[in-house]
Amino acid sequence: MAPRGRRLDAGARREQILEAAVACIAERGFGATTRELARRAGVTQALLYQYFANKQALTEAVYERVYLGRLDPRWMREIRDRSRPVERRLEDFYRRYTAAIFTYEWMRIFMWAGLAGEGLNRRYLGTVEARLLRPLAEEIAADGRFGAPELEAMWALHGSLVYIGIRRFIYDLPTPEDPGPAVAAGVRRFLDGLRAEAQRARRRRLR
Amino acid sequence: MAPRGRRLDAGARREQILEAAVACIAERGFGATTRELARRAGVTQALLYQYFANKQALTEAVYERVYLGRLDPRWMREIRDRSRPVERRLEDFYRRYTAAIFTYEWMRIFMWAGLAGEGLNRRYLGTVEARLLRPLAEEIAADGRFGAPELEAMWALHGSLVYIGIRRFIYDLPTPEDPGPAVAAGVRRFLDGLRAEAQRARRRRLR
DNA sequence: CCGCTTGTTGATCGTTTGATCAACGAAGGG
DNA sequence: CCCTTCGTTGATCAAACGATCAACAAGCGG
Repeated sequence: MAPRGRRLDAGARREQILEAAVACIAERGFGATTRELARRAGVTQALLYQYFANKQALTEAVYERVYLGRLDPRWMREIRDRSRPVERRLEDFYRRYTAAIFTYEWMRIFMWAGLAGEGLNRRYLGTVEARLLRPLAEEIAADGRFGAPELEAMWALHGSLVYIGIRRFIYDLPTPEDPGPAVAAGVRRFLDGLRAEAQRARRRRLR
Repeated sequence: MAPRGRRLDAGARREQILEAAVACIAERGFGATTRELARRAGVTQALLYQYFANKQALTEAVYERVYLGRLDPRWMREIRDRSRPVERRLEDFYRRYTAAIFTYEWMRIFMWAGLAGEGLNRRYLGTVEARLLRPLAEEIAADGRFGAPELEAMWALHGSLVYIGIRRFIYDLPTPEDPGPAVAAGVRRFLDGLRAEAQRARRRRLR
């Protein structure tokens, strides 16, 4: 961006440092040194302390940048929109959700934070369960054809899809270029599985 | 174990240090300091270098300890045993596989290694695909009732189950005490999903 | 052109890190 | 009993770490 040493207004410089920190911490984790962050941002190490009190403050700013407001409230509304078939709603939601989180930065920083034992992951995934998985399970149950899935089943679906991103960004394994079809197939298989189970249960009750 | 400073024969001391390193690196990752490892093992930091050339050598010994020989060759044989129904084989395999890898040490060191960019994960998961997922897909296809699942579908099953361990050991979230029932339910749902898809395809072909 | 504000730097501090080494001391054979 | 062996330690090193600070210089109002 701006050549080294050139003056920049405070807001832009802070932004530049934060963006570099996001990239650097995604790659190396919280063990990344302040000198690495500074080099990546194209500024001196001392300048970091002009914009952030210390390394931990910068780290927390990185958290906020990556996770704040990633859960689009519209998703939760559309999950509840019973004018559309639940299959479509489930598929649409997970297409959008995976599109939102399948980035190098999101996936890796989330995993680094999990291993580091920050509360962030528990809070975030608590919200995922309460605001996404639980409503989805209720909508599936309300349909009638699929029985009432347990939360653990919803986590299985969630995990099967998120794992695509883990393979790609954590383990650096080849995955489908566009995860869309795999997501759609996964959702379909999941609902088919639920329906078969529900039918078995119904037949057992009739006998 | 042995009181500090007490002489121990070389083999036992090396073992003691290695075991402490496994626990310490599982918790803190490769950024764990040599002084931390030594304190955990109850020896001085200098003694580490009597048994390992440097920190990286110790790290690699930890890798070996945790991952070498975890893929039991019997699993691969039993997957191919067509005298038993494929449903049972799939469920049995994943019960044993998850029982083997769902430990604090395995799960976390594997994740640390993935983020650190070691080749270990790619090699290991390459083996998983070639020796486990591909054979499983072939056995499922050979049954006839489930169609021929793509590898991506097998990865979805794999991910849905492994994610239980990730929730537990990486994100420190509550999960079923015994993952067995969840594994069995996941496998059943997966096969039901495959079967429904195969039936749809068959019907399309008849039309 | 001056002088003030403020974004930026180079030098430097104390601490922690991985690694080395001379010296210690428990154990066993003669 | 002494002497050799070898597991173990405390002291220490150079490098790298997070953090601080006086000094510098770009831009702007006057």
